[in-house]
Amino acid sequence: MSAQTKAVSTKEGITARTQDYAQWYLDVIKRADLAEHSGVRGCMVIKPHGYAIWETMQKELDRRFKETGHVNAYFPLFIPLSYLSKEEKHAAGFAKECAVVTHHRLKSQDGKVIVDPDSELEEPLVVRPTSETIIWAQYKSWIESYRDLPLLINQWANVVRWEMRPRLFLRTAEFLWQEGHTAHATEKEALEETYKMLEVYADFAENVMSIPVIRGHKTPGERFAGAVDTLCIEAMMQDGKALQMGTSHYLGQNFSKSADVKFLNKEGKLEYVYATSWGVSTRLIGALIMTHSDDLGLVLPPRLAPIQVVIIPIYKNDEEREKTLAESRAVLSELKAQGILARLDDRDGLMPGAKYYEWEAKGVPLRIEIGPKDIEKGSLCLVRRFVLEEPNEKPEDLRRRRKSFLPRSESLGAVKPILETMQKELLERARALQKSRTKIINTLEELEAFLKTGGGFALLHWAGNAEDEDAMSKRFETTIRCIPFPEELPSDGRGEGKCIWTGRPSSQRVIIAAAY
RNA sequence: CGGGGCAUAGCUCAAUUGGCAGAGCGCUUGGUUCGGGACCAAGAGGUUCUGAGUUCAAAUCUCAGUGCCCCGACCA
Repeated sequence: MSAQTKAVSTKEGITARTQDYAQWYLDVIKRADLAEHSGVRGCMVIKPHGYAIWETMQKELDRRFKETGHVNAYFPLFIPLSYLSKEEKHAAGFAKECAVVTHHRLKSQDGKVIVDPDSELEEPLVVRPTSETIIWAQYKSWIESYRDLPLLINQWANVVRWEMRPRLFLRTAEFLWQEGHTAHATEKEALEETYKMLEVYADFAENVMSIPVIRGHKTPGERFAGAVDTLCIEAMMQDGKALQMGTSHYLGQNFSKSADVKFLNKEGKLEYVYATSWGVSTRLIGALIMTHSDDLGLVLPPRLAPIQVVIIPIYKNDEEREKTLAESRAVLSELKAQGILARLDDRDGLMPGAKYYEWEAKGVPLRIEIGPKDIEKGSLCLVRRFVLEEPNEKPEDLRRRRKSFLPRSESLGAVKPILETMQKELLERARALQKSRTKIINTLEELEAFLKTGGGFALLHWAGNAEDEDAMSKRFETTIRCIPFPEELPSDGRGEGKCIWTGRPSSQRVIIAAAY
């Protein structure tokens, strides 16, 4: 958790430090072999290990979407420019970050390939920054009657947003995500859907990713372009900064009106449908890294780990090699039979220590070492990727505590409970950090002092407008992350108060924090 | 789009300030090793970002271009 400082790869692991969390973050990605810049401006290559994590996320999320009645579909990558202009606020919100296709042909000229000027499109196509407009154009022909509703569709796709400053996973020009787009007969039902999907995300974040989140509303200024209300989940990274992990929007009738999607209700009257949209992206991988990783590299919650257990055989000669490999294979198949994602690292010519470091950097939760001594004693050596730190514990004691020797028969049955414990402990650890850096703040002086000490989530009363929000953001280099649901606030943070900025009476606290 | 920095081997960086293109790590091969990043030997790997200029001589100086990183504005 010493992650507020930069870490540089050294022979001893990530130990050399400067004051640079961002550099530490990039270093974890590199050491865990997750992703890299592609050379195409702002784009990212997700490497196999990183993609395997994304696939597990997809699987878990998809299951939850299906359980809540949704189905998957796929819509076009290209959006005709005219579709975007139908919903003005929406178009304005994305105007500054759209990639646009204007030609459809190349040609050779002077040994170079150029865009054929004669191939200009009649109407430019926008590479989708999000799919509301093109999906609603389609929904127009799918929805006629209340019997067609609700329409509950999700899409797994890539989108493009031409951001000025890209960062691996957190903000890349192209990113992978899912976007749900639902249509409902009533406002009540659409609102219920908006809240339900936020809860799906929150449940996924906490129980699969082991990341505690705050559920809340965005302020009008931070709202999704075209939405009536934007709900979000916010998490705190190890440096105290906030990261938005997912959003769920109540769109009202904005998009159905601009796409002219009406339905005949039970009373035989034409009505515009009510809509929602919600999404999470590969940014979640960034959140995962910044929440759990340590100076050894990535730490993965077991439920997200593509490899949950890695087996390392230890041997001195051919005879020992054969013996330990045979035992390793036996353990491997027994673990697999339990449904555990296990892998045997039987690469020859690498010192065991080198393998330990490699798999630790990649975040594998549990390692089983199998050497001649273990076989002789009929035991196995289990080493956890992390244990909860005790106050003032020395690094060597921490390392010792990660390791346990168990009789072979017991140890195989112990793997699942250990993984489950680690899953919970990660959440616990992250929750403790979040709690320790969340503070109720009542005056600007207090806020200033709080931010100087490294910051975190400041809970303060707010009744300002968009201009106030802007001025406040500039002064403190923070933003209003969300207006938390009342139950997300500590009991002494609820109730009436006075706006910290305007002095007006306020019935709600907001979270102020620096953010990614 | 503004301000700053950088560009040399796959990676991190040297190169006496204008004088033969180098090291560590990684990679390949062979041997010895293997309970927390092994060692020895041999080897592969370069249009020094691109183009022009100055010079007997340019990785080094000048000009132009391009790309990347950091700081702002923008942001899932």
